[in-house]
Amino acid sequence: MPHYLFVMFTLSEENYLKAIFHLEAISGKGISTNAIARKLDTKASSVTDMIKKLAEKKVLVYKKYQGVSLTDSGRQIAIGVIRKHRLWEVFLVEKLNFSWDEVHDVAEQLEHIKSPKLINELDAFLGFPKMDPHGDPIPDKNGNFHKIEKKLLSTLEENQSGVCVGVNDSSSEFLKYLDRYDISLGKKIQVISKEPFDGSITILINKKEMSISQKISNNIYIQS
Amino acid sequence: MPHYLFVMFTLSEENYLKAIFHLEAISGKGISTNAIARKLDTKASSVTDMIKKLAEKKVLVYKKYQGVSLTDSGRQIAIGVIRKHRLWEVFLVEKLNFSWDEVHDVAEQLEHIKSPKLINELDAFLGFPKMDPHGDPIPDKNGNFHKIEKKLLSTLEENQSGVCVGVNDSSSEFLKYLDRYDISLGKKIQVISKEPFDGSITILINKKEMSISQKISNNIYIQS
DNA sequence: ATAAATTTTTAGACAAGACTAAAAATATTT
DNA sequence: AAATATTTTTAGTCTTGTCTAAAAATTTAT
Repeated sequence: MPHYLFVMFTLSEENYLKAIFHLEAISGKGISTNAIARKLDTKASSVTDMIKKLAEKKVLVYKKYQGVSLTDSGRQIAIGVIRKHRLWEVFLVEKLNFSWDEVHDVAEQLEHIKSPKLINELDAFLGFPKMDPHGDPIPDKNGNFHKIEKKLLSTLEENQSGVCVGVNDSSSEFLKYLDRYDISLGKKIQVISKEPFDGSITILINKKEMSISQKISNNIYIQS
Repeated sequence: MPHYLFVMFTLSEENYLKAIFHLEAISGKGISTNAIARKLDTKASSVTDMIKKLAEKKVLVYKKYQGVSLTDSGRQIAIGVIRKHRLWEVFLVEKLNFSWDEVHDVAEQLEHIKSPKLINELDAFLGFPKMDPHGDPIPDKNGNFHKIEKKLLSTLEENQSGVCVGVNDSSSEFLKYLDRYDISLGKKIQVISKEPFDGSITILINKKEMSISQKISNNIYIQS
């Protein structure tokens, strides 16, 4: 087996790799020092130090003043951390009665536990889930993401329906709103009518009709 | 609520408190610097540094050259870590197909996850187990240990029987021996005959008879 | 195209937690 | 009760990951 598989990464290093992975997913290549600092709530100078170290470990490519991009092995490590994070979130919600807005902090800790057996057994125990409680895809053991065709609830036409598979905004406030109205993953939602004036829509969920604003429907993902 | 409940402890500090707790359980009060260093596989000078810090945080009492002993709050923290360690071990063995000798390293990591809700929900999910896979008692939410009357298998007379509730020796070799002969927690064991010459005994387990040496029977705990 | 603003890097410092080597205190022998 | 051995502490160093302040590079504006 190639040697690099045995290089260990610290908690901090893993967090940097994960942050850079997420930033690349949004803004393409060449992630800036400042963007990483903002994401990790740290200082740009600390980021410079860390990316130099990570570049030496060959998990990212770095040229002074040019930002960074992950190498394949860096990406695999980031995906591994994300896999752990999301599997633990499923565990917390499905087995330990956590609500959507309570899982994140604990999953941030659990994602750094090092044991391949642990995570693969957990995966099996949970029935190989394809997405986490926020609807984000869970990469499989080999780091492959299962593509989900999801669209925003706001894009549905009248009388169309689908299943809630995720959220766009993961803020605590929004998740609490969803809890309050019992909108959760897997719930069937049908659009009854759309109001052109303010973009609000009336939906059928939990056998009851309710009206939601465009801001809400723009933050809920639906799979038809 | 009193302020000291919110003092946070690092991974290292927690490991020191746990080690000292275990040492106090064996050798009473006044745990020596060297004993701690041996237990944690570190140097005596490092221990001195750390116990000074812990004494400042009021979790142990330290006088130069006199060793240390835990305060009540230090003991509570140690018990909390032990509770987490043992509950995770139960989870790993019962839900994730870990064997006795595989759990320790992973539980050493999991025991430092900080979330009261996590551990109390895990406790409930596992059905409030009273002991871990090695037969050691799991303290409850308030830090109280449930006393178990356990005796060594070697102390049973002919025709007496009991349930396996733990082991004395937790070495990997011994646990593998137990796995090989399918001797595990909760198994009923009946003593068929005892051999005075070498102390070996014949037992009935898993509906089969087998002979085990005194060394083995001295390392298995039984509850009648 | 030069000035101003922003971003990034460097230099130096600090806290946590560990280490080595040597000094100080305590224990054990003789 | 000295002498010797052991344990414990101190002093100083190192690494990791962070920080501040200032210098260097790049980008934006005039």
